[in-house]
Formats: sequence, structure tokens, C-alpha cells
Amino acid sequence: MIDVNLLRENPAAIKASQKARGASEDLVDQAAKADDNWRKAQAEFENLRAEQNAKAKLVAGASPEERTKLIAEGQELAAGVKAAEQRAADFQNELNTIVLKIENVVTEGVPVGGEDDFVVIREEGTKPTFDFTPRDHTELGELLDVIDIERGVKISGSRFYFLKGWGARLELALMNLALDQAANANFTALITPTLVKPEVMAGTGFLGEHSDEIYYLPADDLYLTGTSEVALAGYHSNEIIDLTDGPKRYAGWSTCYRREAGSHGKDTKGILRVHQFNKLEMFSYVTPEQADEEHAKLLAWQEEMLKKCELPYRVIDTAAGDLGSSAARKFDAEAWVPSQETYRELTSTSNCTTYQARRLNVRYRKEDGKTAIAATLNGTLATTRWLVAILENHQQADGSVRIPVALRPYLGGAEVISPVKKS
RNA sequence: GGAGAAUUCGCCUAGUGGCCUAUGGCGCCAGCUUGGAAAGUUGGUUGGGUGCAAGCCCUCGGGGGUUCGAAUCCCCCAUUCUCCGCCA
Repeated sequence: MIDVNLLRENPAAIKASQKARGASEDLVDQAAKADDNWRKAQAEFENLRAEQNAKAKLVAGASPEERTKLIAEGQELAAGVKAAEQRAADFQNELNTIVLKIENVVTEGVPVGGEDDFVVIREEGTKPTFDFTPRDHTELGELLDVIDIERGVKISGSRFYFLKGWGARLELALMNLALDQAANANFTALITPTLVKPEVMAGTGFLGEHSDEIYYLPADDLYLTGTSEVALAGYHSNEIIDLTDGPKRYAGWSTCYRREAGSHGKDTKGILRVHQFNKLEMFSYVTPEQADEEHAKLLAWQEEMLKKCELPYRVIDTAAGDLGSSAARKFDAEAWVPSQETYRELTSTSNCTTYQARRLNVRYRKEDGKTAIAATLNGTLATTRWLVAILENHQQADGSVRIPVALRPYLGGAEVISPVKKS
């Protein structure tokens, strides 16, 4: 959630941000009004309560007659105090409801507009040229017997698959490569729960507009997470963390579950868009002053991984309207997918500034001893989808796939995955 | 699944209706002491809201209730521990 102090001091800035996102500016006025109402009602209640407290305190030391009188007065006050408290609580609820709807204030410089209004920051690597017709990853997956979609569908339905043989090993190798890199950069590895309570899902903001993307288990009132970000953001909720030694960084590995409810007909072939995949996610808790710098670092680590996988990619600065509600700025790295002759998102990194941490009540202690809301950032370091780019970009005429050098140590030194007779 | 116990300011802990505006210890921070340290000693040490400020309000796991007044009494919930059952 946004900072109510900003709402009081500079509502125009929030309005401008809402406008850039194509979100409601009217919410800001509504929130300001609700805030005003709440503060008045709260002051009224507190004054009455102070009076009540003062009277109650006198009772103990009073003479019998005075005592009767004071108790009578107290009885009279009690109902009024209760009513005032209720009024204040109602206004506060109203304020909260509105404020939670306001999205994070976008960073200055973020492109205005929607999904297609991103700005390409740079392109890296060389797109492969083939003297044969490149196969798509589905075909390669069958040829090499590394992705078994048919049987995945048989077992679990559409958008499910088996990773098999070198495919399974390749994914584990990718995750291990990423985890080693993260560990070197001072990330603590975490294998996170993938079933979480409603309040955690709500607290991380995933129950809002994306709620139909999420699997829910009614018998247990638990949600399956679509990213370990949920658990990683909730990890330090309601805590005062120590940031004196620098950022707290976590590399969370988990299986991710997504209903893909709104994407019927999109990417139906292969494993580009699936209900279940694995992901290694970077997550940083930093001071608000460090957030921009950390964001640049997360992006640099993502690019490092892409380079290790020898993938051509571009980095885009996502437009305001395409940001998640928690993000103030988001960079995506998209890898070249030869069969589609287009770039597809492999990583995404968001700077959530204090927006997410405020809602989850994650604080740190400043040098003056006071507490302040921390900033959070997240970024992908590896996912199952990377296999698509790796298989397609490194394919050879005979259908074999060259394994990127950095991955070989994790695959027993293997250099190539060759076609096999399908079993 | 059943029964019982517990949850207090970083940690431990006192506290069964009103000077609890929460006790004491450990730890931590600052001062004194010291050549320096230890020991000793004095003070500080939960957070939040609101207000220019003084202050006021909230906070004893969470939420309700009883009462003029609740850490304390009642109800619901969460978590932890112990025992029983069940499963491995």
C-alpha cells in the first residue's frame, strides 16, 4: 500500500502515477477525504477515552459518595466512547479499503502507456542463423525425448508435461547454476512453502485482480502460489529486520502453479505457458535509499545468467500500465525464440519500493534508532521456460542441441544432447 | 481427530479487577570509575497513531464481551508444547 503521508503531502504525485498507469485518479480524492474523516473521528474518540480514563482512575481513591457519583458519570460516558470508537473504526476501514486499491507510485522515467509501450533498453548477444529450418522446442523435445507433453496431458490435462531424461537433468542443472551464482552474490537459499494462507496471499497483493489466476484448495483454505515471491515477501512480515550489514537477499526455489485462466488459446504449444513449472527467484530486502541500486544489480545478475546460457536477449523497461500494482518499475529480459522469430520474457525484475513491505509490515531500524518501512525487490533467475530458449537457440541441423559451457559441469560434462529413439 | 497446558517490552521472568503509567534478571547502548579492560555503579532500552507542541490515544498472541475501570474475569480464534488415537 502507498504511504498515507504522501497522500496528505503530495496527492498530485499519486494522481500523476495513477494516470500514467491508466488507473483511477478519483481514488486519490476519495482516499484523502476518508483520511480526513478518519482523523477527525479518531481525535474525537481519543478525547472521550481520555476523559473516561481520567474518571475511572479517580474511583479508587474517592470517598463513598464521590465514588457513586463518579461511577454514574463513567457509566454515562461508556456508551458514548464506544460509539465514537466504532465511528472511528468504520472510517478507518473505509480509508483502508480505498488506499489498498491505489497502486504503487511509478518511478520517474517509466514509459507511459500499456503492454506495447515498453522501451527497449538494449539488445545483447547474437541471434543464431541456421542453414536449415529450425525446429521449435516441442519438436526438439520429442526428438531428444526430453519433453513429453502427450503423457503430461494424459495425466493432468492441457498445459502439463513431463521433463524427461536430459530434459529433467537440464532443468536441475539450470537451477543449480543459478543457485550457485546467487549464493556467490550473498543470497541465502530458501526452498519455500507453495501452499499459503489467505492472509499471506492477500498481503502480497496477489488476491486482487489476479485472483482467478490462482489455484485454491477450499478444503484447507490454502492457496497454491504462482511464485515463491509470495513466501519470500511474507518471510519477514511483521518483523523489524537488521539491514545494517546491507541488503537481505534470498534465492527462493519453488514449483509455481498458475491457472492461466485468461490465456485460452495463447501459447498452447509446448511448455512456454504451463500450469506448473519451477523457478528460482531472487528477493531483496533493502532500505528505500538502496532500492534503485539493488534493482540494477538484480537486472545485472539476470543478464549474467542469460549470458552463461549463451542466449541472445533484449532488456525492456515496462510501461506504467503493464506494471503490477506493487511495482514502481519493472525490467524484463526477453530471450530470442528462433521458431517464433520473436523475443519472449525469461526474466522480470520489479522494484516494489516500500509498497509491498508496508502492507506486510516489514521494517528496519535506521541509524537514529527509529524504525522505517523497508523496500523489497524481486527478480527471476531461472525458470523452466528457459529450456525453450536453450533448446531452440542451440539446436543443430541433425536435431541435436549443444549444451552451453556453463551448464556442462552440472551435467556430468556432457556437451550435446542428441536425438534418441523415442520410448 | 481427542484431552490438557502455555503465549507478558530482544531473551528469561513477576504479576488473579484500580498507584500496573507492567516487576526483576540477562543482553544491548550511554555515562561514571580505570593506564586500558573486567568488576562495580548510574541512566536508557516494545512498538504504533495523532498533534506545531505539551500532550493524548492504542499496544501484555489475535478478535470480541463483561465492568465506571481488564495483563488479570468470560467467549471465539491462532500458534507452541505434552499425552492419547490414527498414519508412515
